[in-house]
Amino acid sequence: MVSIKDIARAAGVSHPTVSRALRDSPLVSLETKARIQQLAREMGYSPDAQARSLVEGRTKTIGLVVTTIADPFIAQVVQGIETAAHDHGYTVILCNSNAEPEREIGAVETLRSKRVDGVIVASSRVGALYLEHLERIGVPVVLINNHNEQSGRYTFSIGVDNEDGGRLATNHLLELGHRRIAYVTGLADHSDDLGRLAGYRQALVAAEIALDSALVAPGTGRTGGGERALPLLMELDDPPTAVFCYNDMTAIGLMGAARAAGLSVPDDLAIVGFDDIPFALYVQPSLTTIAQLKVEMGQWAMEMALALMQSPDPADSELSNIVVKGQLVVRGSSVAGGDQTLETGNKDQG
Amino acid sequence: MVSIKDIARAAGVSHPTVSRALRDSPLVSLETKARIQQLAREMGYSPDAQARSLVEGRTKTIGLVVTTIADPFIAQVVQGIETAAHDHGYTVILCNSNAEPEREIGAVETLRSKRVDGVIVASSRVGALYLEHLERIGVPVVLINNHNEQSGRYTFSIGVDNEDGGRLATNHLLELGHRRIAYVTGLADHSDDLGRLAGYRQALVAAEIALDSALVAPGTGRTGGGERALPLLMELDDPPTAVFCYNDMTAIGLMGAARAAGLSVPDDLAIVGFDDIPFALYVQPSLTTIAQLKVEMGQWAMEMALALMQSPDPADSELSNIVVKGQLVVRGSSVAGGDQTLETGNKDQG
DNA sequence: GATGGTTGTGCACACGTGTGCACGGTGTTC
DNA sequence: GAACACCGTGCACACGTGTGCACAACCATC
Repeated sequence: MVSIKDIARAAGVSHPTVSRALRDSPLVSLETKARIQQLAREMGYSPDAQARSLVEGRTKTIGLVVTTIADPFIAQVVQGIETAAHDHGYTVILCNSNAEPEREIGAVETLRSKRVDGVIVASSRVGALYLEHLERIGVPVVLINNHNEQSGRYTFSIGVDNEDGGRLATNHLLELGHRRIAYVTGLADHSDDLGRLAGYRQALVAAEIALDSALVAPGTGRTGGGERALPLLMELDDPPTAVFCYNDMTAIGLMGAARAAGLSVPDDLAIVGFDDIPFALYVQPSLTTIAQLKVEMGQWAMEMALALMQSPDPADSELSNIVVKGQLVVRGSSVAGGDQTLETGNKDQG
Repeated sequence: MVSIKDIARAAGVSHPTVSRALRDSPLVSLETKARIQQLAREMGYSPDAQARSLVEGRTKTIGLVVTTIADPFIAQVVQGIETAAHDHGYTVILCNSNAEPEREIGAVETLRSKRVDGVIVASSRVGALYLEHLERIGVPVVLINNHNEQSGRYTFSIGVDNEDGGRLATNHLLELGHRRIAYVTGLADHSDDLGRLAGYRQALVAAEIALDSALVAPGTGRTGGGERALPLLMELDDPPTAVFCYNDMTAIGLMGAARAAGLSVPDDLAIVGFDDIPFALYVQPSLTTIAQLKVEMGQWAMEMALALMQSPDPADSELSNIVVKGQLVVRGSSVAGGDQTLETGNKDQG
């Protein structure tokens, strides 16, 4: 690989002159500058980002930790992050944690070694221990959909208003006349899940409906969780007529199981999801859900990280925890006939 | 950030001694080694991968270029790549090209600057010009699903057998008795698309059915392409009774449009996709498709890249172009009743 | 023609890590 | 007691790039 020293030798100058010429410094005469730039092009020179980072003290790289890139919600957020990063000349290092603690910690250690300028975490669950490790990197960390009270010196967050979304979804079902409304959770102990569950309960309490813990079924945040939840709920003495699910994947799994069980959606069972993943439109009936601005949230997270990276002391920044409201999108899984047309039929999604 | 020099100062030794101690060199006495390692732990030392790469001449990093991470097929391949990379101590740099030539070339230049040890491309379309740029990086490049004849000195490929898959899909429809079978393409000029189209034609010719170019409708590889293709096909004088689609996304878009148009699938129109993305199971009716080993293909691509990176001259390697056969998965979109049960109901997909 | 300013270039060092080689210290051997 | 081997450590340099400072060459000015 050709270095500035090679160019210097070829041009009969010293390597600092080449360095300055390529950075278009006014200290170099126009003619030598032109000669060196021409030579660099001919020799196929490409600056070594490693070496440059070493002296400049920053890598223009951000680390991205996700549980799995195969989750369509996360994939869209990542799309937004990568786009914003690219627009600002930043490169993204991808780590998936598979929600395994050792891998999470390993990812953090890797990113620290790579000297990333910032970290964005779109992980399902950020434990206190993990957070402690994250703080050790010493660069700003932006958590997506991980509202934690113990916001540290370097950790900040951006995410959807889960309680509000939970209320929106549950109120929608209440307005349709449902009284037995179930909730299928995501993975245990996840702050998103707790928030949505809280919103669900608040809406029920506000409607003066007694809470029934039997109506809260455990899920996984993936389709299988919804499939396994269906029998648990329908075998109750007083089964629900509507279900609010932690996310769309869960809702889609539940819907498939309901169809297999001979239940009609929404007549026998109304279903509401959360996220509005691209495929929510393409299941039959299409899925009522709480829409999140996924790509935008990724972009905002990146821009937040950029701002924090520029600030000399991120802790002083006015940026801290950004909360975005979700929006109810009514489709056929809750209201019969709600999906007669493909609403976004002329758009190319995901 | 603490360096080996800081540790050297604290331990009262020179920095080379610290370097050797941390690498567990036998040249350092056991006691000083223990003392230095203890000190490094206390001071929170993390080796600078940049500096190490500079002297070692490799970064243990691979570049990954995708058109968009929001495509579920690509997302699963990436999942496999990241897993295999992690298992071998490699880090992944993610670039999405959005299928825009300037961004593709920009990505290549970035990866070259970052001195990646290898590149994997899961891009929809690799033009000759782009390939030339890829060669300039001077490290092995593995193309996924991009069979190109002009395999260069550093470029290799792995992908599904498109012609075979196209024949499988079309033969399946022929065996069901269909005679008017359409094909909806992906993006123009993509080798995958051409291969699948070729397989489709071969199967028709073998069945002694005349080719009708009106039955080949243009798509985009995304849902919108399938939606727009439906009216083009159904408004023909002699419309098709079955459609084979470039990929599942296209098929799902087409199916949604068919439902909106009041057509029954598979009775009025049988549909076959390609890829077997996780959601193929969850559309209604579930989608008959040609399954690809997505995660495995990502893993194989990474292992291929690793092998090529070790070989002193990749051009001499026996590895060149790996072709994997796809598998026909029959579901409800082609055979009525084919989706009465969720086949993988106990698995967590996607 | 000596002084001062301007312009272009090179020297030296820095960033953090790794390694060949030389050197000082200790112990063994004849 | 001298010669030798061996072990542990430090010096010096390397990787590729960037920058403060010194210096040489040139021109303008008095």
